[in-house]
Amino acid sequence: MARTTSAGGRKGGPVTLALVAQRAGVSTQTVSNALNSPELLAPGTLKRVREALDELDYRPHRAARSLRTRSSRLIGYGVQPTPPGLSTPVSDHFLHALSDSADQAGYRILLFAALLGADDEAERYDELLREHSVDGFVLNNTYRGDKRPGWLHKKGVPFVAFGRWSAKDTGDWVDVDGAHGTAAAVDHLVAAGHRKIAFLGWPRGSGVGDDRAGGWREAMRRHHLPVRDLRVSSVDEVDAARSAVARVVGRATAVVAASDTLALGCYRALRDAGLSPGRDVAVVGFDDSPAARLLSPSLSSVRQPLDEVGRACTRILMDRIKDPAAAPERVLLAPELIVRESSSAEHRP
Amino acid sequence: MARTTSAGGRKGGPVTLALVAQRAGVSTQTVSNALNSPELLAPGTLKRVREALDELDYRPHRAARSLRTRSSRLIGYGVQPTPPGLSTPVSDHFLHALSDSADQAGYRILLFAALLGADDEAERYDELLREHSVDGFVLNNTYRGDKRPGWLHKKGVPFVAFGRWSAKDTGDWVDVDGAHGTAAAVDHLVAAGHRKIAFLGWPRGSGVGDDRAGGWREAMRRHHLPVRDLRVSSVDEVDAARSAVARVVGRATAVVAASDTLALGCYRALRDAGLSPGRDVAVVGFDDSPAARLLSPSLSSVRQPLDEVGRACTRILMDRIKDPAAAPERVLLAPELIVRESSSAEHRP
DNA sequence: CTCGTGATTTGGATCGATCTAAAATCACCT
DNA sequence: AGGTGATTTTAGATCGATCCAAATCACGAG
Repeated sequence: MARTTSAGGRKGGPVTLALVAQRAGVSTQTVSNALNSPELLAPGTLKRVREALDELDYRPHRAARSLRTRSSRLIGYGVQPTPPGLSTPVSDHFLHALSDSADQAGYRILLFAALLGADDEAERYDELLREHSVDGFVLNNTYRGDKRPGWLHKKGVPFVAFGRWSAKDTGDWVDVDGAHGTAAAVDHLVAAGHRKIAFLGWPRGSGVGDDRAGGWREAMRRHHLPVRDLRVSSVDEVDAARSAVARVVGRATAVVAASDTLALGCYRALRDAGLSPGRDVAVVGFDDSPAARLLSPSLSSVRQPLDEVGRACTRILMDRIKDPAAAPERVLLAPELIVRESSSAEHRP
Repeated sequence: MARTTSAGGRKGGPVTLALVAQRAGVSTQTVSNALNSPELLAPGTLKRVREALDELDYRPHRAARSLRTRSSRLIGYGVQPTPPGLSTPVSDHFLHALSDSADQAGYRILLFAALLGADDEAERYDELLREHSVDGFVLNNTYRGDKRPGWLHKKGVPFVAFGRWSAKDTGDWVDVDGAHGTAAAVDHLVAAGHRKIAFLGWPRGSGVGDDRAGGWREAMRRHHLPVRDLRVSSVDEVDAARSAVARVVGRATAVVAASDTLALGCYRALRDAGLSPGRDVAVVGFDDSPAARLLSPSLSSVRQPLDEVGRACTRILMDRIKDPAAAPERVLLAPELIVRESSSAEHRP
């Protein structure tokens, strides 16, 4: 039966194990076993208990269970404040996939406000642990020199990182193969007839940025194409991207950008130079932000499989909670190139 | 001295009230009082207990506290899966502001996967309640006919809605004054010399959409300008927006769009018609999505104060948890028009 | 010097589930 | 019928903090 509306709002206090036990004519322990180790019960008893469970629509009290088992069945996830104007680093998609897969494993996500790189950052994580508020963490936006993975690892706290660019190569992670994405972009552009393909990225030093640049370089070499003077950098600002792109205008017929934001800066720079993005110069972005589809011309972009990333994070974290000492798991997912107008005009040299 | 790294990882088991009590030479109850009702303690005792608390860097066990007080100090927030290609309905900004302000009030955010409008949607909320997993909810994306507010209200569950478009006008909410935003856009365009200002929105029936359309209409009337045949609708798709805009091309010199996505569709339609957005026809969007700043021409847009919305949600929810029977609070926040290139060229008729 | 009064402090029960270990029940064989 | 070992069920303690009510203390009045 288990009707939300009928049994759910039933008067007469909360539905506890004891109540179910009374109704089924057994002890509370037997009810507990019916839930957690049903194989221990005689078939008849199990059936009877399950009926009572169902009729009362019993749900265990999380706090009580948590107190006894010393496990909150909650996973911590720190949300960072997005600096205004930067592309949102983590989308709803990821969070939804994460919550959804966690739910299915009986876990929930606990959000907390984290200041990335702040001095008291470890303090926030530590606090949650000492309160027994979480059983583990999902980290995102790891960066070179990120101290969180090492710190958590040392404490023996289960965690997975979305991103493989932490201080040491320690612990489990899930990441998207950026190099694979930019290489796919190059392959696509070469197939369309392009030979002079520039890369617009961030200054060297960031894991993500260097990874994406590396994919471009590898693919260019593989096609025996020149990379000299075709790599330009800018911080993630339109104006800076504009001046960076100005330097390759005339030297390149296509641009692979490390982000959609940079790609937009590129659009702008091209228009300033009297060129038409998509027609005169092909452009491919990265991240497949919601705007990419809507631009004119619509922007080809490399889409990260955030759903899969979320699910993988959950799966690995569950493994790690079960067996903290097992060998770390690493999952590298391939992104997908979405071809749109900005790169689909046939190029004839 | 409450060092994260020293006392935090201290061996010898968890730091409990009993341990603190032992160290301070008092009973556990006294320590508990020191934390929850310090005015009951003699000054000397308080000082001694506080020292012990500090030296051991004690943190209460959330589950234990929660079990006894019947309050989880957690707030439920359902994340919906974004349909691919639609603008992300809720940004990191909002979630960060929400978590941050909740943290300061001693609460945390519990994320769960919710399918908006699904049959078993109430079930998800109900489950969290019967498990005593949350003390209340923050709802987002309320819509006309949304049954959640009425349902929660009837059950006496504390909640705040971000959005005032629920089934009945019941419960507390925080919202952004969309009409104010579009009216400000009209005022701005009128000041720049425009008289024929079209509105590009969604089909009638959605609270948010009608609100934004209403602001445009009110402002147009206030300026004694015609609204006839200047309101066009499309679902949130670029192609549909394109054909919608085609209908007003030539009749309008400016367009106020109900979202940045629609504004992008408008950009596209204008270019198709051989017109230049920003120069030939001014465009103003809504939401100030990350892309707005980066477009060429950069898009004027109405920015929602999501930080404030998040903080207001927390504040109101705290009030409601303290006193569930008090009169509902409603907060309507004014959005801010961000003027960029798409509407800043002087218009001379 | 005892008693009353209010300010402090404490013991014991409690929240609801799960653990351990022991008791009760059962099946089966001699 | 009685014993044996396995199966099934149960009693009681426990996790850590807070509630309630009772105990202890300080101190001035009678």
